Amino acid sequence: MDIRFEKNAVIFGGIDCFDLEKSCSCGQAFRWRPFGDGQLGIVRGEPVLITREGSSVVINGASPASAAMWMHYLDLGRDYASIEAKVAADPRLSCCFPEAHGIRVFNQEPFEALISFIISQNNNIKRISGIIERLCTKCGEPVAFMGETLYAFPAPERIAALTESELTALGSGYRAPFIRAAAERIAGGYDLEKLRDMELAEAREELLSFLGIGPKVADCVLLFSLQHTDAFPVDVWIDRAVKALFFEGNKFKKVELYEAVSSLGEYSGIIQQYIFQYARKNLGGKA
DNA sequence: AGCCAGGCTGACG
DNA sequence: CGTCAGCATGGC
Repeated sequence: MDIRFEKNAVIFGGIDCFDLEKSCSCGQAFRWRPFGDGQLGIVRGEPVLITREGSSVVINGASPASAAMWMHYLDLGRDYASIEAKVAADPRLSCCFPEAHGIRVFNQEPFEALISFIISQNNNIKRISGIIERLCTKCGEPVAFMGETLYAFPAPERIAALTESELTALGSGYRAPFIRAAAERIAGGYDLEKLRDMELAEAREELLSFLGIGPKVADCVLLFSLQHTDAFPVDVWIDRAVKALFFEGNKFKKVELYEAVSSLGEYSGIIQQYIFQYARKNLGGKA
């Protein structure tokens, strides 16, 4: 991989195994949207239009100073080809391709992931995106970019300053008090970054102490923002897929699921995202 | 028109 | 420890 800078763009060359559109729409992140021939979004207050040109990833609007941040966000330093090769060689999982091919697991900003996945519980991706977008429009910093107005994900204090009824008005429903409480706790000084270097089980316990965060949401936060690539979120889609792929359609217990899945190794969370994609494309309805 | 969604809480055995 | 109703909302 190489990096070069052009006027108003950072360009990463030699990137394979990266389907930009798929990675942005697979349900790991909720704010990217198609724009022109790329994806428009804003991360840590920095608006960009990402496009692919051959084997290059072009971050239009990014400054040289943020190159490292974008490389980390898109997880460009990881060898996905070898991870995919391992999955393709597993007879239980090879069926996840080609649908899952090219998905990279992004490293999102932790507070954004925390709030986003609190909102995600018992909810669908389309509606989750809508709620988050209305939240950002309501109290995020506006930034003009490419003729559009984008809104940064709000700082914790901004969300903590909202009333429950204001949060409910965004469509968040019964999750409003969870969102408020989490934002207050972060604004009050709780440092999510400390979870990055903790053992998975310990970091998980920490997140479970938040009201409205259970095992699934905790694993999402750890996988999608804090680099715990072995965190394995289990939602209804994954439950269906694991039942079909690992248990031959038979009933199983939660502990058996985690046992089976832990054998997938240190990148089981990334593999989880392949399975999730497979499930959403192939296991619609009750299985 | 119901059923469902990147589930969790609190109550009860 | 495991089970389970109830939960706001709107997409399909």
